[in-house]
Amino acid sequence: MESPVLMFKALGDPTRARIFEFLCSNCCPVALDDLGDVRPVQGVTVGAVCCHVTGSEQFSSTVSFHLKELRLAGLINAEKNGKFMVCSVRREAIQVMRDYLQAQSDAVLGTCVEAQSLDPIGGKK
Amino acid sequence: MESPVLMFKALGDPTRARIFEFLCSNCCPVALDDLGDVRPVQGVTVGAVCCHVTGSEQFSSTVSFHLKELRLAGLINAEKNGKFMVCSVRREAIQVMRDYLQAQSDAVLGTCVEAQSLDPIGGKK
DNA sequence: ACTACATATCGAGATATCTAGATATATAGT
DNA sequence: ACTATATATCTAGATATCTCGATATGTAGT
Repeated sequence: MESPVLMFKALGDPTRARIFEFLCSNCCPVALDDLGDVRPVQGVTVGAVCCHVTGSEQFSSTVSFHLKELRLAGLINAEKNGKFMVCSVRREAIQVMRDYLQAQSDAVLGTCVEAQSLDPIGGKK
Repeated sequence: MESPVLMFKALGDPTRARIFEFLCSNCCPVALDDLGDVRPVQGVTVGAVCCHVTGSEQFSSTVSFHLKELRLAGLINAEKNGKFMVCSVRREAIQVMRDYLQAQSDAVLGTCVEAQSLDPIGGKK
């Protein structure tokens, strides 16, 4: 579990990547309640995801399928809130992937005689 | 091109991930030449990858297929060196993926009212 | 030119994935 | 209880992916 490779596989589908990016940008939006007060919202409903992905107000079983894949890969959380299912990004998952890539990057530098004398790409200069 | 999502897709296959990790750890190994001198090697031959993945000395068309996928995704380089094809990791690709994840991570923190008060996971404390 | 070797490409079967419609479940409001 | 709404699951067809054996290409050595 918590396998970065499975996470990459899940993120490797364009539809799922769109969903993931949408959740990253909207997982904890604020909304106005009926009193007009600003209230934090815990995540995004499946309906909102469907709307964003398909452009229609209709529920999409395809989106539901992809949300499940993202959940099984550990990339997102989904918990029921009354009638709604609310999705949010698992920040730990992002970190797992970043750690993996960091480790691979370090491995390259560690074994590359030549690379060690190169600038670390994107690193502080 | 240089799409992190395509890179994730390529890395999302366990066989390819193994190959990629192997290349990260061995893309610029040193070797002894016939005079016994230490010489840097530019990368890893396809044969060496096959050997690592399948455990046999035989060439594997499956490995060849996966190497092509990794190349098409931009994750590795492959150039001919005489009779051999020599593979190496594209460090820029690792950076593209890391940047993408960084951006998503930042997006989460940016929109999450709650998350902003949380410790950054894995960040400096 | 011939041979051995390293690798690529092709072709086909097995399996997995994606999509979308149909049906099922669960919850809130009446 | 009934109804509408939100979402999940099932099913099946279309497509993509993975694997592996067979064949092809290109290079080095004789």
